Amino acid sequence: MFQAATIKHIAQALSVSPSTVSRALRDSHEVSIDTKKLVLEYAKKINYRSNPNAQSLKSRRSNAIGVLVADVANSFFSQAINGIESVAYDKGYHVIITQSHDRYDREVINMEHLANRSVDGLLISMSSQTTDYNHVTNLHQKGLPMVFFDRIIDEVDTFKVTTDNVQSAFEATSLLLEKGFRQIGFLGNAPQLSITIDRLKGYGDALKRYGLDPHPGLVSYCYEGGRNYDEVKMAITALFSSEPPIDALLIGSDQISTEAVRVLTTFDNPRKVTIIGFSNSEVIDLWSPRISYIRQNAVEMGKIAAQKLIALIESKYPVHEFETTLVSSELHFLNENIKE
Amino acid sequence: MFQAATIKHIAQALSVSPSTVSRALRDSHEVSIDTKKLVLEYAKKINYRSNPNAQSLKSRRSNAIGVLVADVANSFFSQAINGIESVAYDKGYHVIITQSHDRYDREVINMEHLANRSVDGLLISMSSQTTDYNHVTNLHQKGLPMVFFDRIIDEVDTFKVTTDNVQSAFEATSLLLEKGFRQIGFLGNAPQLSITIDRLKGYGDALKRYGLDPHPGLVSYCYEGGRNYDEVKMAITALFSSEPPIDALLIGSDQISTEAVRVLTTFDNPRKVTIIGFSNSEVIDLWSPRISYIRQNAVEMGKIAAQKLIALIESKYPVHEFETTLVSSELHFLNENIKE
DNA sequence: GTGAAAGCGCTAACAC
DNA sequence: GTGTTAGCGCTTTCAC
Repeated sequence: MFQAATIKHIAQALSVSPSTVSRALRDSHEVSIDTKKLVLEYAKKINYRSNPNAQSLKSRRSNAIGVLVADVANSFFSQAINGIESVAYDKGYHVIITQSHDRYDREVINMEHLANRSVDGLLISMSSQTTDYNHVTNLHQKGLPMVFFDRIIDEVDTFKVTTDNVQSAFEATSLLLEKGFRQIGFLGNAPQLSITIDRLKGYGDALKRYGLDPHPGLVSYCYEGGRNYDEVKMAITALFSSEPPIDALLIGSDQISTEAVRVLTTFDNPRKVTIIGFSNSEVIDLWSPRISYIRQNAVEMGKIAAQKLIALIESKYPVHEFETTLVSSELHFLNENIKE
Repeated sequence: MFQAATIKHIAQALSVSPSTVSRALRDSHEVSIDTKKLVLEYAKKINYRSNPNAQSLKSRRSNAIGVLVADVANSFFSQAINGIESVAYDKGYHVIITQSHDRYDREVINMEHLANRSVDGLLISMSSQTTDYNHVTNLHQKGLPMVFFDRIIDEVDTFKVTTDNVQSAFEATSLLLEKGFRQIGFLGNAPQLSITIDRLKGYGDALKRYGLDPHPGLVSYCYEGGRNYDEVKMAITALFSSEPPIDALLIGSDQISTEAVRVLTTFDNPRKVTIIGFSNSEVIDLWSPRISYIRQNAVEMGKIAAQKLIALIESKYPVHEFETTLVSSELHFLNENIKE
């Protein structure tokens, strides 16, 4: 089946050596123009494609990068993947996507799977259920290039790309305060995630700036990333039992924003709450009730992360200087309240 | 960087030959229990992982399957990918995802890229802008296993998996007729796509069964797959200019359903139209206006397609008997009209 | 400017 | 039961 043309075939047909063909194909300067032309033409004619496995074996590189995300069905991630793909594609890399579904065990297995020299580097966004980072640090110590995006961790010293989460949450909370809201709740993803920590910090900073004390009863988490309705419902129920009742809510994740709106539309105890949620939904403009939202520049994050990773992979010398790139987000505020 | 352990290292450390190690690792019966145990233990200790590139080069297989879809951000496809992944994963295959963004040129390039022995087989859903199938038939003739799903084509004889589109559209249209609607429009994806042809057929069949003639003025297409608002707006405008005006609309694609609702919410000329759209949106329950919808079993389609492909790849003998699997869909009808 | 030969890591005849 | 050898397709010294 599928007998692909090889360098040997070309060499034989043209009565030259395989090495000459190889050189011609790679446009080496030490091969005559004529031979080069001959080889290139024939290669094109028989539709020759070099065997990437052989190349990888030789070069010890695969020209593929692995991506670890929670879920491709999540708008934020699918947009980030678009960004990653566009860059990778231009630079001649394949993209291998794996999903953790926010589970620690899947994350570990996928990472092992990818790492085992079938990829040249990894683009990682941590699962919300991961609290132990040995699988990551081990691979990093072994020299596998990796770049973190969105859900980054401190445990590994490398390039990181994320939204300016502190600032974004600060601005959103400040806006709510400006509009007169005072009992502002925070509903976050798993508490150890960078996005939760940073967004909570921005939220707290804004409150403090208004002389308010971030009240623990106003903060709630979704440990499973808001993947199921019940988890989000419980978290929201907890928030709604605050006294005095919350009048506004900042939601710190895409998935949770969606699920929260779903919960609120069917809530038993009707209450008026203004929501700002992080969300990259492509159809958030069609939602009812509509909510205000913070939209991250997912495509740009994906692009930057891929660029950093490829730079790392192709760097001739070990890189020791790393920076964390903060990508700005957009706050879309709707001047209406939500009533459920 | 990243010096992985090889069979040679193990052989040296244990003073046996590489072939013995290889055999032990593959649990060959022609190696003694003791040696096997020794090798396996040491391999585990040094965290040995076989080099897939070397294996691929040798076996001429990559243990990877390529997926070609229009867009991972499309709910239908991301769900199908979940199905594909779960099966592939269980059977030890990597999944390499590429997106055509519904463009012919991207489809051709991606396919070439993947085909070039870096994957063992292809799962394909055609781009809406593709009308020439040479790139596909060429690869198929060369023996590359492929399975089509969702947007299938007649030009290649292989396994295909798709929703029972004729039946789904027939049922949806019949329901509209039953409810008393008579001026039912059809808004489809590109006209050459299998999903458009089949859904249009189901639509027409239902009309005929009610003694109605499918009127050409009631049918409109989105040649670019509904990827931009203007395209959908134009198609809808065309439909709305029918005389007498349409009172219901069947929409034949996920993307177009979304964009159509967006168009209708901002339409100048208010008109009452009941919509049933194919849609796998995870948040369609949050939309306003809400529409009735047909939800395909995308996960199941992905699973079946992956199973068929892997069976094809691993088949010892050439397969000549192919079937097209039809997966059923769910019709969710809302008893309310849409007014924009 | 071109060719011969070795080797990337692994597997599979073919010895013994 | 184990070792030797050759080779998958490609690149890259090292000769000439």
